[in-house]
Amino acid sequence: MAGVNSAKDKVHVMNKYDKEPTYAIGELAREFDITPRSIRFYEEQGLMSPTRTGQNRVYLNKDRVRLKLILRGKRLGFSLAEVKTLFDMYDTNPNSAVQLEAMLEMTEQKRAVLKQQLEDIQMLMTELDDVEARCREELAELKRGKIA
Amino acid sequence: MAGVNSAKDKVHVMNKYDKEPTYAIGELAREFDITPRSIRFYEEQGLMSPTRTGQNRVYLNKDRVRLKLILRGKRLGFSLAEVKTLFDMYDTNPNSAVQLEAMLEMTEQKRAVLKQQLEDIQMLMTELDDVEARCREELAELKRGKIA
DNA sequence: AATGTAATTAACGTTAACGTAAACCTGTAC
DNA sequence: GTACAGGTTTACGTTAACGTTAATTACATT
Repeated sequence: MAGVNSAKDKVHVMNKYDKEPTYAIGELAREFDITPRSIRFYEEQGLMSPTRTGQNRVYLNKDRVRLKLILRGKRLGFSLAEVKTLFDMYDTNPNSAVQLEAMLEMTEQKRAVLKQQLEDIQMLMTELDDVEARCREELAELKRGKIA
Repeated sequence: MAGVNSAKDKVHVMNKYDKEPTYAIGELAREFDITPRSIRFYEEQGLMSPTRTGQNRVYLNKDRVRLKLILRGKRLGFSLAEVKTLFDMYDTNPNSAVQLEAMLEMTEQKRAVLKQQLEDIQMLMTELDDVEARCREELAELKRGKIA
C-alpha cells in the first residue's frame, strides 16, 4: 500500500494537534540502509511491534528508536536473541539494577571476545611479517641467480 | 580402530631410527578441544590430507601444524575457504618467483584487512566503554536513591 | 481502465561449519 | 569369544539472519 504517510492517510493516526511523525516500512528501510524484509524479520523475532493501519505497518518514533538500537546492537556484535533479552528486560523493568547489570555482563563478554581477537590478529601480523621476510629473501636470492 | 599409535602399528610408518610421532584423530581432537567430525570436515574441504593406515587417518607433525593454523585462522574470523586459498598458495610452487610475488601481494592484502579489523575492533571497544560507563553511572544513581 | 509503486503473507532457499544418527569394521582386553 | 573403545563412511539435520520468489492487495497517476 502506497502513501501511508500521505496527508489523507495520517488522518487515521493523528490529527492537527497531535502530529507525531509516522513512518512506512520502506522509509525506515531507506533511512537505515536495510531491506524491509529485515525489519519484518525483527518484528517476527519479537524485537518490534509496530501499529497497523489496516494491514500496513505504521512505525512511530519509539519503533524507530528501537530499530536504531537493534542495529547498534548488531554492530556491537550482539545477536538478535541477545538484543531481545535486553529489550525484554527493559520492557518489564526499565532502568532496574538487574537490567543494567545484565547489560554490563554482556559488554564484558563481548570485550573478552574482542580482546582475544586483538591478540590473535597481532600474532598473525607478526607471522605475516615472517612469511613476507622469507619471501623477499628467496626472491632476492632468485634474482642473484643463487637458486635455479 | 584403536591403537593406531601402538608400537606395533608404528612399525608401518617408522623404524627405530626414524621416530616422527604420529597422532590418531581422537588425540588431535582432544589436544585442540574440537571433535573428530571437525577434523574430518577440514579434510573434506581440502585443508588437510593425512596419510592412512588401512582406512584409519594418521596425522604427522605437519598435519598437526596445519590444524593449528586452521584454528588460528578461524579465531581470526577467516572462513575455511579463505584459509584454504592461503594454504593452496603456499602449497603450489613454493619456490617460483611468480608464486613468491603472488604470495607477497596476498600477504599485503591480508595485512590491509587485518589493519581494518584492528581499527574496527578498537572502535567497538570504545563504544563498549561508552555503554558500560553509562550503565555504571545509572547504577550509581540508582544506589544513591536518585531514581526510584 | 490501465499502469505503476509499495505493501502484505507464506514459505522455501542460502551459507558456514559443523552436529548427529546409522550401520559398519576391527584390534585389544577381559 | 564377546564386548568395548575407537575408528570409518554416508547422509540428513541445525542455526542465524536474512534473500527470494509468488500471489495478492490497494492506492495514485495517467
